[in-house]
Amino acid sequence: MVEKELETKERIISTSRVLFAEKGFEGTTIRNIATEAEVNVASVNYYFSSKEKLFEAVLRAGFNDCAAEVTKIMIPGTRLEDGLVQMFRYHLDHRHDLLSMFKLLMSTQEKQRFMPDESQDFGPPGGKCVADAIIRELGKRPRDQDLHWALKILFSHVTHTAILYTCCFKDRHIPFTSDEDIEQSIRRLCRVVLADLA
Amino acid sequence: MVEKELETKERIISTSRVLFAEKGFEGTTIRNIATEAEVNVASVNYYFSSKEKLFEAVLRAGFNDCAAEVTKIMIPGTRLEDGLVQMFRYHLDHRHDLLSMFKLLMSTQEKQRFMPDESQDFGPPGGKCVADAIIRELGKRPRDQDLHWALKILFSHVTHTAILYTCCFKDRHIPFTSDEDIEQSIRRLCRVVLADLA
DNA sequence: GTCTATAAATAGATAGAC
DNA sequence: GTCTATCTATTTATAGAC
Repeated sequence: MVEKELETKERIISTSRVLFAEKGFEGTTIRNIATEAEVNVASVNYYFSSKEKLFEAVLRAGFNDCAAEVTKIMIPGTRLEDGLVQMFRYHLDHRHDLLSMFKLLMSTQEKQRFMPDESQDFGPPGGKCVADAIIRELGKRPRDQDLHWALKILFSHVTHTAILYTCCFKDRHIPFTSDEDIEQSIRRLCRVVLADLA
Repeated sequence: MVEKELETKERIISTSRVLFAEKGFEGTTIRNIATEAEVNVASVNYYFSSKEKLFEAVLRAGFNDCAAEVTKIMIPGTRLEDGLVQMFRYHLDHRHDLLSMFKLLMSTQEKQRFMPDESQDFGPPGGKCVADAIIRELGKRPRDQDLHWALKILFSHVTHTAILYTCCFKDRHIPFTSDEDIEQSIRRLCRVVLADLA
């Protein structure tokens, strides 16, 4: 049954996106996944051959989804600060993908296993689109070093803050860390950076 | 023998700081640590009772060392941008502590285990000292919301970039990601943020 | 304090019935 | 495709000799 197959496979993937993000690769067991997804233990290996292949599929899904979304967001006509806020919101809505990817980046061991050779050279998902948005908003192309500086500043703040919000700020009462506060922070940073480049 | 005891215990701690950072809590085994530290497997449980207690000791050591260092860096007389660059360098020199702490923050499971209740409310190590440095450099106390904005921007960039440098940029040849480039980025961001607050 | 040996639990993966 | 049962390996933790 093709329908049943898709259902089971999809349930395994979507459950794994959450569990790998929360407990890491080593901290998640196939039995965890199977129980949570309400599928049989053996079906995980049946569909994905191994735990490692499953993790690969999870990472690929998260990265591709994010790159597609950023591309969609950063179309001509979008103001840079609006686009960055949308990126931030996307990360909140897909926090598990962000966390899995970041845990992978931070793991020497697993990074070598899952991102061998030159595939590590890709930048942040949608980096090119954000660069184009900066150029459009400035009305000119800044020097390379200025453009890269702006990208580093903006991406690092959006990404880092999305992680902290997800892991630490959410559901607590720390001053100036509500999602509205953070969105205002991003907008202000965006304006300050653009002004410095102009 | 007290001397031997210290030696063994210290070797276990310093090896664990590296291994937990690289492979995570679940990914690191007591046997790994014992082999790498060249001590007997049983001595880890002898000195620390359990793997969890050892992890606690490792995290505490990393956080305390960092908070002490930032306090030492951000004394009156230090220019803010110099202090932030020193913080960045400290993170590079102690990348394992930064990675362990961040992995813990990103792990729902382990965070609940190791940071129960209100102990989660502490800010970044040395946050207060950096705030004081901003106020000194401005020559006035800005509005609370402006001060918190500046802190968020500066800490997120220094921290996030230290992680990325450690995990992705180091030993590769990506434009504008050398440690000198990053230090210039931090200085520029610092000037831009201070100018916006003035 | 340090070691070997081992207990007790749990992991990933697979064989084979249905 | 789905299930149970099981193999093999590895884990943390501890008991007991030295």
